[in-house]
Amino acid sequence: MYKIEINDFFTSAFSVDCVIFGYSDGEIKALLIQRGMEPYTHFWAIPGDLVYPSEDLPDAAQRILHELTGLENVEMHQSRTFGSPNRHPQGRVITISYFALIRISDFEIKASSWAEKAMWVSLNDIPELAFDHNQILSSTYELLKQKLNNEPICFEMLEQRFTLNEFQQLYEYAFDQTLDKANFRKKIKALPLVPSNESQKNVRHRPAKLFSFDYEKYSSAVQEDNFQFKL
Amino acid sequence: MYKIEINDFFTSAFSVDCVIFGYSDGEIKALLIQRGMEPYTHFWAIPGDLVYPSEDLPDAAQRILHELTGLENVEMHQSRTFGSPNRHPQGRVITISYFALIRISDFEIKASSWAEKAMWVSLNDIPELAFDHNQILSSTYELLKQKLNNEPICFEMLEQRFTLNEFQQLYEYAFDQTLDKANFRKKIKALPLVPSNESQKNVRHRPAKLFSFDYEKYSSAVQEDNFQFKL
DNA sequence: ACTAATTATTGTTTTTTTTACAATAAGTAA
DNA sequence: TTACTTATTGTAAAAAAAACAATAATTAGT
Repeated sequence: MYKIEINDFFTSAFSVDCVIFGYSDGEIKALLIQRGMEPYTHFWAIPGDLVYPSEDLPDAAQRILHELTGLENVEMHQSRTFGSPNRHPQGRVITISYFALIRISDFEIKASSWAEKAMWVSLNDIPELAFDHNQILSSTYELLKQKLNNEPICFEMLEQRFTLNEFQQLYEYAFDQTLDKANFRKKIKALPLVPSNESQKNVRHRPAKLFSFDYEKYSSAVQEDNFQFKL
Repeated sequence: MYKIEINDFFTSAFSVDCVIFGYSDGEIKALLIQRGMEPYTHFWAIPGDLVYPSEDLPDAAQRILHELTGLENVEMHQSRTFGSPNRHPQGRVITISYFALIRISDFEIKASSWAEKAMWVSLNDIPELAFDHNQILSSTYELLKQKLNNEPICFEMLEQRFTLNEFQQLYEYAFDQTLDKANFRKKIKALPLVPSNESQKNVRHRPAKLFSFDYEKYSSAVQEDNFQFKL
């Protein structure tokens, strides 16, 4: 039998894939790029690329997302790792997926490097993607939904100021159920939402008040009062 | 500037680390090995090793756990991935941690390959471990605790037959709180626990009845009635 | 300025779940 | 048979969630 040497192990590469979620027009969307490079040329894909041999993973995620889509300063969190031996045609490449939620309107996306296009795509309209990216995307979306119930991350994808209805509709979309408006408002009474002076514009009915989420109040409530977000 | 070539990327390795939890004497324990190999010789560590270039990750986890500790047929689930550039002194090695819960009494552990010893260590007595294994262990324990609340995995570490008190004590240990006995029993009324004819032995008081968890009933309840485990 | 339309916002009652606490039953060992 | 200890069941109070209803506020159009 062939004895495997230590150097035989150091023949792999790894990549990060950045699953970026946003919310607009009542739908959750993911940021995708069109590949302008072998393999899977012209396929749509999650923005991702190989990690430099001496680069830390979170740094790589930031760099790669920026190179491909122009997004800067997006803090991402680790999702899952995908490592089937044949997932990449050019060799053994393990990919670590990262994810983040952003406000679509706060960023300008701009395809660059080897990305031909970059585009927000509704989760209802995801085409066949390169590699195992369909699996990565759906698995990360499951993680997102789980976190929506336990962490106040929805405010990262809502507009900075939002109506309570918009807040509610995001949850109704994600969990595919309608919620009682009155009870929803009672539930969120515990959250540090601060009302602004402004209201909705350009609606032909009583405009709703705009709220924003107070992150500072939230984190001190977590620390001091052992508060736990739960929806 | 030096231009990086595709082959420069294929110079990394990756490993899996198998965090195995068990429960005995009222304490959650982890299975550790003592390393008989460079680097970190004689340090205690989570069982883990490099993955073969064409090996799938779950297979690697099974193989490596078996080689080092003798454990066979332990189904593991993915935890997190750790990839700091300097976490391994011999090169860039990313590690994917897997975890499983097992019944300590069902398995015989036996150190082999380059493991000098293998031993169950209470989570209260974890020494300084090799590499970043302390971080891996505590991060995986957090994941375990989260899952304890939402999935019936505790029965994988309890004896096949257990008293309701043992069941309760496991949760009291994990979440460091005392629970009301009467209320705990009401809560678990929804679970498919089947009473056996036998009772505790060798106790100087009324012995408790032994129960076991019916996995089949559980999974059909999940599918048919949309049942959800929650504690 | 008035009206119709629409939605925001608040309130009340009912039901369910959780919590706290108490009482009883059952088995062991002496 | 008795003392002891724990298992098991029950009940009442408190809190949370769900269902439903009513009122208030604002805009657009006449």
